[in-house]
Amino acid sequence: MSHTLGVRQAQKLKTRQALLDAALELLEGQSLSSLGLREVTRAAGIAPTAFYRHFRSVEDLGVALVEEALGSLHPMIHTTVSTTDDGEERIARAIGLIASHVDAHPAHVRFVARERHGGVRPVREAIQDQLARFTAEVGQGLAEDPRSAGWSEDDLLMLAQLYVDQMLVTASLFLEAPATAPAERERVSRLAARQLRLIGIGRRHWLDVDGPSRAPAGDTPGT
Amino acid sequence: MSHTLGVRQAQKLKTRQALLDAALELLEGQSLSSLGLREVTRAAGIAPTAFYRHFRSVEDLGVALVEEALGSLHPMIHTTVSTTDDGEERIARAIGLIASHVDAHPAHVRFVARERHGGVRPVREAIQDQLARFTAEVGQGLAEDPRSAGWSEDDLLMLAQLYVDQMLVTASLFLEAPATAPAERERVSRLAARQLRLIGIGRRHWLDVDGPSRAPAGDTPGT
DNA sequence: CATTTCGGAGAACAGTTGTTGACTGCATGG
DNA sequence: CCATGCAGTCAACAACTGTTCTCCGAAATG
Repeated sequence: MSHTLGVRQAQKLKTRQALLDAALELLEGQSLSSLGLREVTRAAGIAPTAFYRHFRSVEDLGVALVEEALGSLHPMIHTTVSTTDDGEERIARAIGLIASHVDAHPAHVRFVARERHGGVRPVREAIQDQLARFTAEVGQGLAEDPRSAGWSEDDLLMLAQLYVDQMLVTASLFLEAPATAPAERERVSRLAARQLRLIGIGRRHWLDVDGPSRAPAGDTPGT
Repeated sequence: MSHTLGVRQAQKLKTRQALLDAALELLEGQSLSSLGLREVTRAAGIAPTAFYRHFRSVEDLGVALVEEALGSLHPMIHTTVSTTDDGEERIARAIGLIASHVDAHPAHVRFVARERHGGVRPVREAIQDQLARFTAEVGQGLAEDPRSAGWSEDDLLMLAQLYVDQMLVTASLFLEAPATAPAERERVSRLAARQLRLIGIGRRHWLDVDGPSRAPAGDTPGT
């Protein structure tokens, strides 16, 4: 398959990428809903009208950006969650992975964090879709872990969601820590590590029936 | 103090509030960075130029909105965190409080969620400031709890941050659940309750030295 | 080699934007 | 009661927006 992609289609992909790159750079200082079509084409070095050869609208470009930012992240998720490390080493590895990903693709991370609750519906939904996929994948990874014996599927998903949200919070913190301040980076790393550690402890004792307080699982007492 | 606020200043506050309200409504479908000055004045029913009598710019208005959305929330935080309930009841109460607040002020919640990572720097920073205050207050509340004996101040703050982030995640989930679907609301409530429960369990066992795994607190082993 | 396809450029369109200066009318304080 | 202060209006500005239609040149197809 794939006959080396003729000159014509190659050029098209190239300018399409130029549009995506230009948009991503412009989005570091504003939200997608204020990004103008002309603004993007100007930064990409093409005529405004040529934009329509690649995207129907800026919204459309935004959806494409979501795919670019999150689509390639799934394998990473899978390999991270399915390693059989001890808890403490897995935490360090996960945080290191987040940190290096933020370093490698800061604009992508910023875009996702910003538009996750942003003003453009289709983009918001595309992000939620990807995050839901992440949650499902993490949940599946957790299910394969022997430490999850006795867990209901619902509980696994709620833990997965906790992990995914925590991942985004941590990524966002790394983003705010300027590259010039490694001390700040360290502070964030240690904070995230302790939060993951606490969640891990909660996970380990989830099925306990502990001492003086009431039952940890099962139905709620009141209502 | 306060001599009933003369007719003139009362009118000024009234149109200022009209501007804030109009902006907040317009912001349900877009981000602040794309909100136009004329757009706001049009919706508020005043001339564009009158805007400058109240705010220097739309950014300025955004900062004012942050104060309106989060400023009045501090007492609620304090009373919630400092009740001496048992864990399970406290969880139910906290989630109920979040749900009813989202119901009462959906536009404010949406605004905060959207602009927390949004494209307008001063607004972003105003929100982060308020959230940092929340974290500090929750941390202080936790410190007064007898269950926090033996905790370092740093660890208390990391737990507080976990709670605050979790609060925002939950509020955002309630926001997405349409008012017409009470079943969805219930699902979110139960999800949030279990997540808080898990965090609570982690909190209870934070200082344990549990079984086969390595020390839960103290310095990190490697590096 | 002839024809078709198609990414891109250019000009033009009706609207909209933020900001200015000079103005009006009315509540305020002496 | 009169003079000042000030919220709000109005007209005008240059600049910018998204979208349309027409055209060009070169790659692709046969």
